[in-house]
Amino acid sequence: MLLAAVAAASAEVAATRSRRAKVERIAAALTAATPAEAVVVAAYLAGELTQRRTGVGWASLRELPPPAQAPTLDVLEADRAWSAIAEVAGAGAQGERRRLLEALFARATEPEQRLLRGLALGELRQGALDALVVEGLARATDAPLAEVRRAVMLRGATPPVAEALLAEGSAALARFRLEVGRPVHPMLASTAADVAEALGKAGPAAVEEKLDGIRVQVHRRGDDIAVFTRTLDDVTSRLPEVVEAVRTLPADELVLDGEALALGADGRPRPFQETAARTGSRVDVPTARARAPLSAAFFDVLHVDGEDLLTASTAERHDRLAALAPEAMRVRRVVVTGPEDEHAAAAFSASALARGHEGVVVKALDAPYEAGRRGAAWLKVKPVHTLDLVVLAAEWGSGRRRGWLSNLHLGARGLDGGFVMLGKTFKGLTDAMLQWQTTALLELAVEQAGWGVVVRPELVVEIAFDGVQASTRYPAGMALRFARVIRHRPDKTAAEADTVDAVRAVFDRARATGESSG
DNA sequence: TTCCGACAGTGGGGTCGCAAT
DNA sequence: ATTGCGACCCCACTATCGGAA
Repeated sequence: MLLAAVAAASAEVAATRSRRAKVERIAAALTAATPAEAVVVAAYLAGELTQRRTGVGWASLRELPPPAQAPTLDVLEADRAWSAIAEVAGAGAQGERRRLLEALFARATEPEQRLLRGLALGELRQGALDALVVEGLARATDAPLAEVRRAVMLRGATPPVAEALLAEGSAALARFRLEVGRPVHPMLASTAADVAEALGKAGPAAVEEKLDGIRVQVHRRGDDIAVFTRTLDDVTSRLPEVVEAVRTLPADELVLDGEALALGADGRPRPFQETAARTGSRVDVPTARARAPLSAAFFDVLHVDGEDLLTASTAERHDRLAALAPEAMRVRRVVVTGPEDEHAAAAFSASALARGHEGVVVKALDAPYEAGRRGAAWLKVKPVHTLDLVVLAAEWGSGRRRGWLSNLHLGARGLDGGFVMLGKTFKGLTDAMLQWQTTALLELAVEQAGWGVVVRPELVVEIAFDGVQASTRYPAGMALRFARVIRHRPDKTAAEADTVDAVRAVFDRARATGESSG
């Protein structure tokens, strides 16, 4: 199969807004592939290379050779070329990688170059990712969608399922089971404004502490223990404390889901940045460990000694977890079965915050573990801060935001009458707001640049954020975490905006109470 | 007919390790 | 030593399609 066929399919997927039409086109491409080719085609139409990392990003793709006139690249050939690029390492690697990259792109036609570039950057922007490939795969092979989804969830990836389905048909699906040692995509939570709203959606539920660390999925088979992140990266060697903790548990085969985070000597959580630094440190783990020891707190169990628990209810899975792991290794929780318990849930949430944690996650007691899906069964609730800040500059948007000023540079009022930048945001803006602010900011522009405009600091925006974190990038030494626009405030003047001191107060309060971010 | 769940897109700050300067 | 780059941790929110109610 030629890469050109995949490039054409991708272009047609991008050309329609109808999801059903996208799925049909993906199905057609998969049908035309051999099982071996389907591995690559399924990845590419989901916008991913088969290689986890290639060392190729924006900078490497700025200048490329002119496209080939006629398509000659085979799909499997292109995949092998990326493998060769990914494997380059050591001194002189950049030059060698460059040479291989140029050789690949020189053989690609214009549509093929566009595909390869989008794949390398993870920005194919065709309006379809893995979820639609899974639908297309079910369509192409006449397999029940729910069963294909189940196989993908248990395998932790779509391409191997595509290969098996094309080679053997639906009968292959039964082979895909949870395997201890191979990670599944973790179940994700959506957001609720407050505990009452979350309980209203979830029904009878467990309310769990939300820890501000990194998600860990731990697999144990005897003495063999592996730790995976949310994106299924293997971080076993970086988190020895987690391995040691799980080794103490009384089960031979185990799959656990939880959170790892750095705690201070007082048992309170350290800022997220310290946990992230620990998880990122690979070279000298013992030193990093001595500086910021990690703890693991688990909230779910997916497998125990030969028994899969994915379809068991949240209530049952927790019972199994509680029988295995001591309280100190589990996240705190309360169970709420009716409206009369709402007060207890709110009190629990307040105590979680007082202990320095991020908030709570409300989990429906009757829900199974839906790997890889962001369903309504888990709802996170976090407190939100708001401030009135001033727009200092704005960047031109890309994609569907092309032509609109999108990303706002935010400043707080300084002591000297100037403004101090605290971060940027593009979030929370409706199309109408984008349109309005583009006009408004162009009128305030004092400098036009390729990236956007610098403006007179006059437009006030109400900004929501989760907390204030230490920053080396911004002049006040602080940056907003997860800032988003609530609304424009043209009714306010910049002199009425919040001050840097107000922001610092949030920052200092968080550090004093040990709160993770705010 | 209306509602809402699932998806994709649009980017944010911080951190590490590596290769080049 | 410093810098630029790539990869990954954390992530919020809106628009849209199409099935559910």
